[in-house]
Amino acid sequence: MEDNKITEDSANKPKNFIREIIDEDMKTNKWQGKVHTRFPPEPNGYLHIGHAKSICLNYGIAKDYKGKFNLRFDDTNPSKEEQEYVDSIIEDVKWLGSDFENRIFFASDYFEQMHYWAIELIKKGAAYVDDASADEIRENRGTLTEPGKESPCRNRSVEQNLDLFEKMKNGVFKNGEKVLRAKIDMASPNFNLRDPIMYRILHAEHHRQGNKWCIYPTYDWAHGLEDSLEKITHSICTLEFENHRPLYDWFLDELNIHHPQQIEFARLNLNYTVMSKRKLLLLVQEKYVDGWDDPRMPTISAFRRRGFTPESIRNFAEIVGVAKRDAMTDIALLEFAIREDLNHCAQRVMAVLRPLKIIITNYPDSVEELDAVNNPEDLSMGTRKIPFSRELFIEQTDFMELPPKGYHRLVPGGEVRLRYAYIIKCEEIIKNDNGEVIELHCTYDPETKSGTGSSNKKVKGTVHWVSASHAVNAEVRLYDRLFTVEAPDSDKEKDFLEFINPNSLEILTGTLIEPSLKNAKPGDRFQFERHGYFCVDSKFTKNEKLVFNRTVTLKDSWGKKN
RNA sequence: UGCCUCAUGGUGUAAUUGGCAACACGUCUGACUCUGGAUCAGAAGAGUCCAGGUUCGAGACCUGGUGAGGCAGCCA
Repeated sequence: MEDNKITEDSANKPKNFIREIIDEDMKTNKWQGKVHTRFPPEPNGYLHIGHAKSICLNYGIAKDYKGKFNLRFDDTNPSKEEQEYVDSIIEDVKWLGSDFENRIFFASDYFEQMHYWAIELIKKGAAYVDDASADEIRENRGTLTEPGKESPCRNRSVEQNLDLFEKMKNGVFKNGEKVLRAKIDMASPNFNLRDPIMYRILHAEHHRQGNKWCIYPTYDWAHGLEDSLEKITHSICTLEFENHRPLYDWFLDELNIHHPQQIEFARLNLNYTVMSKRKLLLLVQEKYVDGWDDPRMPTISAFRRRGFTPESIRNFAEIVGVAKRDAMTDIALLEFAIREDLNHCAQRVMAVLRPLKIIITNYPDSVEELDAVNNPEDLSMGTRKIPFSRELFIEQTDFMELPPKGYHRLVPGGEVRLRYAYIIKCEEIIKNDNGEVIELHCTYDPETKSGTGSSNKKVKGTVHWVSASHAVNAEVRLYDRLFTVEAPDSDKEKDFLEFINPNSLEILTGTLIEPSLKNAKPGDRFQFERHGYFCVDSKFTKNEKLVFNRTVTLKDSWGKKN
């Protein structure tokens, strides 16, 4: 391996305290120039944006330091884990572009080795089988200020421990009857060192091991071993494991095996949503949302379905940075990341969400094909033709009979430009019996055709439209934040479910889109001009019915003021 | 109450051996514009939780407070 102290890639990335530690390790040659990270999810739910931050962090470091990145499932608890979650996690990590090559591992594949090591600790007199019940163990663990009490089983002979542990493994005992504990220090100020449990009896079927085992390693016992086995150099995890580090260190030192360096960082919190898997699962189970990938969820699969790009998520992960203090990140940062990306790559298109019919009274009964630019940010994306005719639809909100000051769209007697077409003038308003405007009669000025430069006429506003006889009907789903408050799960009295936003989903069925979108495919992303970015939904779209999800709105400096 | 960790504009992060607070988002102006978008130009906004100390000099170091988060699962 080359003598690459700090690679160019790593030097060009924004610094954070973890990269600084690694830079230092490279200088001191602590790991012989190697960097090996991993992402170790438990397959008990779908991945969310917080996991995405961790994935990007770990993969980004491995990539920049020319190291390796593993995906490893921490599947040590058969009662909560499922294959469906394994599959979704693999899909999400791949989608994010984090390349684990062929290194996809399972903690459960290490059970044999862990069991062997447990026996080694027993033989050293560093672990013992305890007969105490869960309640007894809890009672004897002590409190914040008092030390715990040692179990009567603590000083069993090695032979007896070996025998009992063997029986545990062979299914002689029922769930909870015995546990294997590390023999450390019942008086430690760190609870994790008060003889933590290494194995519990669980007569349960494991999603990959079947019924091979009836004892399962606890996370605390297993996790460090998994990292050690995979020769991980930097075990990056979240803050809540800080207190566990001395325990992992203890196991690794007792076993005298490869000892990764654990580094803890603050998990991502986003306002107006929740990030705990337990709460997300509840939202799914209780049908507050349509599933883990409901576009209102903060899961990776939901962002994907909603139209986010992997690039935007990666960019977001970089923007928010890495530190040790708890933080609440503003959702505006995420919205910025996706707008920035889509602005450059999404094709522009015209769609009328809430149609208002207009008739161009002086336009002939014919159809004209007009040129429209696909993306003004990227002219190489070309142009397309859009049909223009005598009967059109514009947005209801683009006409006001009694406009407020500063409104510069269509008003009675006023003029506005139809994008890529002509300037029209509102001549007559047609209302129904309820006094609602249902149709507008307008005239157009043939001299003002877009692109001809034949008119010097200026208007304040430009409005999008579709041709009535050519437009395609579509369903559009508008999403708002799932919760009405910034931190729904931090209220002392109220449950987070009480803060659910009743208007987080609005379904529009009468939307009319320009005909060029007729053959759009699930996953295709567009900018509906003047509205925002939309993506063809992959779940509800059928052959005869297009359904769009609004990914994010355009910034709106007018709407904000009014 | 014990242990661990953290504390910088509204939000998220910077400030390499102590040298006079930077960047991004957001907000607000203005310019431009056939998207009230994008782009461009600019502005406001913190004196770094508090109090001492070391130093010519502290956001960085020391001491003591205060505040926040985590830990008493056979969850991870």
